[in-house]
Amino acid sequence: MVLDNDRADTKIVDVARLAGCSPATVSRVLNNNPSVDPDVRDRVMRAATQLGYVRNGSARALRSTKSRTVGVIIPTLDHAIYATMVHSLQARLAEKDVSVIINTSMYDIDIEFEQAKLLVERGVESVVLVGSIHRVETLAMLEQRNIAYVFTYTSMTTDVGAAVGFDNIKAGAMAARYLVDLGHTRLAMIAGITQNNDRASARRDGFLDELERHGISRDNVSIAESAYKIEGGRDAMRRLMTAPNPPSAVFCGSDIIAAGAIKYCHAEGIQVPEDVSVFGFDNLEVAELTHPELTTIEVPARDMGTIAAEYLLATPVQRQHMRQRELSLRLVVRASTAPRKRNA
Amino acid sequence: MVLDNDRADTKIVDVARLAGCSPATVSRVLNNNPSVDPDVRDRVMRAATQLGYVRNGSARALRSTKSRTVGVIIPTLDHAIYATMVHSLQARLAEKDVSVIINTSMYDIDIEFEQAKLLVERGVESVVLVGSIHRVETLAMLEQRNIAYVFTYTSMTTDVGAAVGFDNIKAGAMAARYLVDLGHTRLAMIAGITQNNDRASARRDGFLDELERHGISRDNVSIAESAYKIEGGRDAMRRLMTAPNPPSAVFCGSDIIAAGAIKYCHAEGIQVPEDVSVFGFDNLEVAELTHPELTTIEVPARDMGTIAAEYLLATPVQRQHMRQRELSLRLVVRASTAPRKRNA
DNA sequence: CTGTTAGCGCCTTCAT
DNA sequence: ATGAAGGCGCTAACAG
Repeated sequence: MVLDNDRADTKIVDVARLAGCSPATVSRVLNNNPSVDPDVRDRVMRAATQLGYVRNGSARALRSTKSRTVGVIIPTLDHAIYATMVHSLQARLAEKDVSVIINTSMYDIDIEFEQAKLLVERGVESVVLVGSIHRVETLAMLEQRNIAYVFTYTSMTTDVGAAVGFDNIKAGAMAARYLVDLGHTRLAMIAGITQNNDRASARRDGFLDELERHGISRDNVSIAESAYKIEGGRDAMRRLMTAPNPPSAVFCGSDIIAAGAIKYCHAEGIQVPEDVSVFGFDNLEVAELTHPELTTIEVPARDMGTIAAEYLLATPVQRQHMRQRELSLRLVVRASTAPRKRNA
Repeated sequence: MVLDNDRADTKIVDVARLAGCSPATVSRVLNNNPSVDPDVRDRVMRAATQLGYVRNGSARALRSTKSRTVGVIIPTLDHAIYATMVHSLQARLAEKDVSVIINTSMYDIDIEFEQAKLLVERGVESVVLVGSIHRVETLAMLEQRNIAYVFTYTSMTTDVGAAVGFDNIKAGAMAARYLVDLGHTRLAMIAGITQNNDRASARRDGFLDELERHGISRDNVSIAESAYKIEGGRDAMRRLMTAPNPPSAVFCGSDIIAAGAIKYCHAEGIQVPEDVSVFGFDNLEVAELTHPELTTIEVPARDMGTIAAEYLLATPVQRQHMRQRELSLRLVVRASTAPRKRNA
């Protein structure tokens, strides 16, 4: 059977023929090379449209070593904090006709390495990564091939990479300070999963360090870990609250976890914030849906995506001035935290 | 400055040289062509690893017309229902080394068309779309280039495409029936934005049609529209509840909207479900965070992604049997709906 | 300003 | 089972 492919495989020569010029000229027009006579340019454009010509990206990439494609490897798309970042990243890059290949690593740096290899094979010009913990092979491979990379959700980077994010240690400290200022002395944290997650562990460390600065030994601070799910937060909160000396304030590694923690309290008749203050992280949409609404720290997910995009869009020289971008964190005070009660 | 690019631009000839065979043989090994002597295959593999060889996807795609890349165009990644679908789609495809290029259209089919063009340029082998309303040019272009496409979140497709999803009309009807069975007669809906959104409008139509079947004229059913945001749901609910004859039950086009609606009720001292029943849609994580928890319909986002992936991974012949996949919808009854009160 | 020429790295007949 | 040769569609010199 013969398919009607006439217009489907139009190539540059076809356009050239119709426009009455050489393929090279067509190429120039298509690439906005200014040194083309306006009339010719016009004829070429017309011919291209008429034939429904679409450039062959593979051939272009092969010849020019420019793929106009970037790769992103995030832990998961199932968490709004990452989905939002990718959303704004993609939106900005699309304006410049740069495509985004997305990969999820499930917080596993070995999987991340595999995906990075695939991205290299696809010829991406740069890669967006989350956090600053990666297999050395991953970064070595990218550096070797001269593929730019940017870390996000962190402000730490390498000699050759860049970072767009915030300081997770400060974030943890910010939460600690706020809770301490409220008079709390019996504190705990539900930290997310800290293994292979430098953001989660930095938040924990920042929290603990700041507490120590206020005279609260880390030995007296219970740390629970939990998946970034409501269920996980609920279970972790149960562990914390049924232990011998339950906390009067809990810092959660994510609003989702905090939402679960609050749910547990509801079920058990524990009053938030009267009996226990719950502090979240991320300032997701859910932070306004819990009862009471969550006090939290806003993570600039959208900005990170946009700014990372700007970095990737910049020329190598411009990038020099954009290699570290620490975004500020905003404390969002709502109703899930309150001063420590007398003898609480 | 000379960079250490020695190992970075290894190509097939280099591997061939080291393995002591021809480039053609290396290519065969790399493509799992069985007709290669095991010893040679072994030498080639070793050489490739040693040199850190990575295939050049562009050259491969150019020569073989197979890019092992698919495109996805969703309205937004900022809504969990789409992010989750993409997540599972990507996860399944990654297992087969197929890359996913993601694009967001902001519910605009003109933007969608632009992005589809870019995807064609990138050489994607297939495209995943949301809903069944698209510009004719979009589908024509894909068909002409023999690029397979799949609609998701709908069960309607075209002659040449495929669909993995559910029947939005049935979904609306399901909600209507449930509410009517509860005795409600004064109903309303917050429909999301229905323009260019066949899923939202089908849900609305299914809802209204089913109500008429139960003797409730659509003229008596208020329909508000709202963005898929808490804020939007709240505002729409205000409009509905402050109108002359407020409803005793409201079907919302999304759990997010429903969450906003409930928030409005809280603020106004309206009891849910005593004063008004609120019915959501999607069964997102937030459905368990509202007070009361949401009665809703579960949308199989994860399954859609996985099944769409299977379709794309299938051969053209296998696909014949997979062209329409209607997934069932699950009614999730929680506490935000209740029987109509006497004289309510 | 425009055309000609020569590959980019790979896969794929076609031989052997 | 393997090698040699040609070309996928395009852009980048280099001429003119």
